[in-house]
Parts: sequence; C-alpha cells; structure tokens
Amino acid sequence: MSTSAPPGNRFERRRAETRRAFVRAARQILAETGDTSVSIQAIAERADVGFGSFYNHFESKTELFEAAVADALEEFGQTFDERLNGIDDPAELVTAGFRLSARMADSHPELMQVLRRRGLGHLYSDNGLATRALRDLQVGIASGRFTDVEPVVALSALGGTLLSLVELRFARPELDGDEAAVSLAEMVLRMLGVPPDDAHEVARRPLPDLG
Amino acid sequence: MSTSAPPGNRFERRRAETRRAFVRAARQILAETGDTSVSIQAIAERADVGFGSFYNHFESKTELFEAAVADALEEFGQTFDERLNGIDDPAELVTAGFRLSARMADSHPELMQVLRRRGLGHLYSDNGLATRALRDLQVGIASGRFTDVEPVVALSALGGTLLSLVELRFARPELDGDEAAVSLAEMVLRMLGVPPDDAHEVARRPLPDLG
DNA sequence: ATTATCTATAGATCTATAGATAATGC
DNA sequence: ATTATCTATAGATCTATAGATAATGC
Repeated sequence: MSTSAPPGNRFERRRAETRRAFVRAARQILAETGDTSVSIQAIAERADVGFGSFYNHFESKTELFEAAVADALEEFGQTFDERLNGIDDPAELVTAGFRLSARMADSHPELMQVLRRRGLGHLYSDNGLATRALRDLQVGIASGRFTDVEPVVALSALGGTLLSLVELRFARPELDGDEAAVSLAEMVLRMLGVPPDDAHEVARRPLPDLG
Repeated sequence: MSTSAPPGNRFERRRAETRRAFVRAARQILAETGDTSVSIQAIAERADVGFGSFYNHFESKTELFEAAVADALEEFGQTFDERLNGIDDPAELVTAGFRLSARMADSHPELMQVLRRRGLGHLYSDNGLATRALRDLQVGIASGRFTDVEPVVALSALGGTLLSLVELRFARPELDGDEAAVSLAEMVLRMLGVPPDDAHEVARRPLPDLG
C-alpha cells in the first residue's frame, strides 16, 4: 500500500503528468484570452514540455481544448460535490450553488473564466454538472419544492442564469458578488415556482461554510 | 433624389460592399464552426474578394470578428424593434421576445448561431440590445409590473435565460421551440416578480404576428 | 527492451506589403 | 488624378514527423 502515489507505475505517471501540463496550459490560455489559434509550440512552451510530445497525447489542438474544458467542468462539479454535500433542500442548494460560484469567480478565476467562455456549449452535454443539476431539479419537483416547471426547460434556465452571474462577476467586479448571487438566487427560486416569500427567506438563510 | 441607392458615391458604396462581404463571411464562419483561427485568405475567398483588400478595412482578424458580432447583434436588435413595437406591456414583451428568438433560431440560424457563440460576452456591453432590454426592465419596474428585482441583476438573468433558450433550440431541435419559449417565458416572468397566475396567462396570450 | 520525451527540420501555410490594375471623380 | 482592389511574393511562422536521447520495466 503506497502512501500517496497515484495509480500506475512511474512511467505511466510521468506520461500523465505531461498530459496534465498540456491541459493546464490550455486552460490558462482559455482563461486569459480564449484565443485557441495560439500555436502548439506556444502551448508546449507554457506547459514547459517538449513540443513534439504534444502528438503523444492529442491529435489536434481542438482535441486538447476540448479536454481542457472537460477538465474544468469536472473540477467545478467536484467543488460543488465537496462544498454542497449535506444540503438537502433543493432550494437551498440553488442558493448555495450560486453563492459558491460567485465566490469562485474570485478564488478560482482561471477555472471560472473557462466556464464563462465555454460553459454555454456544455449546458446539455452529459458532463457531471448537467446531470447533477438535472437530478437535483427532479428531486425538487418530486418533493413539491419546485412547481410549474419542466425539467429540461428548468435546467436550461438554471444554467443560463448561473452563467450570467459568472459573466456579471467578471464584467462588473465593483458589485458585491455575494449580494448579486443572493439576489439572483432569489429570482431563480421564484422562477422554479417557490413562493416569493419563501424564496426571499431561503436565499438569505445562513449557509454552511462554503470554504 | 435617387431611387434606392444607399448614401455615398459609387466609390464609397463599392468600398462599403467589400467590407460587408468580409463581415458576412466572418458571420458565416462564426455560425458554422466558430473557429476564428481560419486564415484571412480563406475568409477573403469566401467573401469572393481579393485577399489584400482585407487590410483596407481591418487591421486584424480579431477586429473583423468583433465587427461581425456587433453586426449580428445589431440585426437581432433591429428585428426586435420591427416585430415587437406596439407591445406596451413589459411582461408581454418578454414573452414575445422569447418566442421570436426561438423562431429565429429556425428562420435565421446563421444569425442566432453567432449570438449563441458570442452573445454572453456582450450581455453588459453597450450594444443596442442590452440598452433596450434594460430600458424595458426599468419601465416594468416603474409601473409595478416587475417587482423585487434589481435592474442589473434582472438584465443578467434575462440575457442568460434567453441565451439558454437559443442553446436549447440548437441542442435539442426535436423539442417544440414555441412551447419551450412559452414555458421559459412564464418562468422568467415569475422570476421578475409577476404573480404565478398572471405569468401563466400572459405567457400564453395570443401575440401579434411575429412574421 | 521498451516507450515517452525532446530536438531538429522539411514542407506547408500564413501574414503583411509592394506594385500593378481597374474603377470612379472631377 | 485618386483610391480601392487585386496579384504576386518575401519572410515569418506553424505543423507534423523522423531520429536521438533519457527514463523506466523486467
């Protein structure tokens, strides 16, 4: 039983590390300029990895950037899982998710910029995030917490508003992010059929430590 | 008084036409693949214009694609102005705007794909669309039709949900677009503080011909 | 012995410009 | 006479690969 080593032998780990370096560099580029016409050479330099290695891991730049977006979505989803587990009320989950996202725009700008630039295109792809959100929505509908909504349309609206919050955080950094998140979450709860009074209260309920 | 000629002499019109050809080609590319790393040569070919002409109009590809997005937003805004003028109730405007957008995803796919790929980044820039939406929101707030919302946050949510509807249209073409638009508009109205019963009724009210 | 990484490079492609051509104004 | 467009091209850059090197497995 090894103490901390990831799976695979040293060879495979080394290979995986090179791949990760490429993905990390691609994520940085997506976050900073979003300009995917950058040369493979420039990406390899940023990754501090030999140029030719690229072809051991990816067939094209497109493939690399796809992997980078998937990686960012995965990390975002995992952060949600870690921070929001234990919240049972779907309405509270929405609020907490929005507030956490606003916070992450400050604490994890690189990750959130990727989301901002590429998130919309993955609203309905079957990444962990969309699946998870749909499940939470269905729980809320089944329990009667959410009413008068169709799951797919609600997923659409939830994703769109979340992205617009992220966009708002970056476009208007002078605004109070948490306040905007609470305000938007309240609106989204009403949208999901939560009575206005409840929505107001739930959105402002103290939340577990979001880290 | 000339019959149909746009402003400027023939020279200027010819010049303007070349520029338009570039913008049109750039819009097509944004709609089809969104891959802005396409070569200037390829763009010029698609525009059926000499390659060197590019530099008479734009300093860089980025500048061209910015112009292309602005052009699409402008056209979208003008379509709204044409089709939705005469609708006084801000709540009805929201519904009509959503339904019109869903329809345009079918009738003007090229335009709407540009919006889908680049719209989020222009939610808060001062293009005619955002300005117009903010004005309508403020009218609604002033008249009491919309309640419990902050204008900027509401603008954010409105833009995000609209984009998610467009995304939905393209990602799930098998769904009934108008139905989804009505359903989402109803949710958005609740979000804007319209009482659920009203929201249900208004979203389904017969609308003036949207063309 | 095997396999990934790295370096070097051929060939393809792209950008930006210079100079020729064509269209229009006056 | 003026100005935009077009063609041709120099120089820069990029991609994809071949072959050398380094790291690890067995």
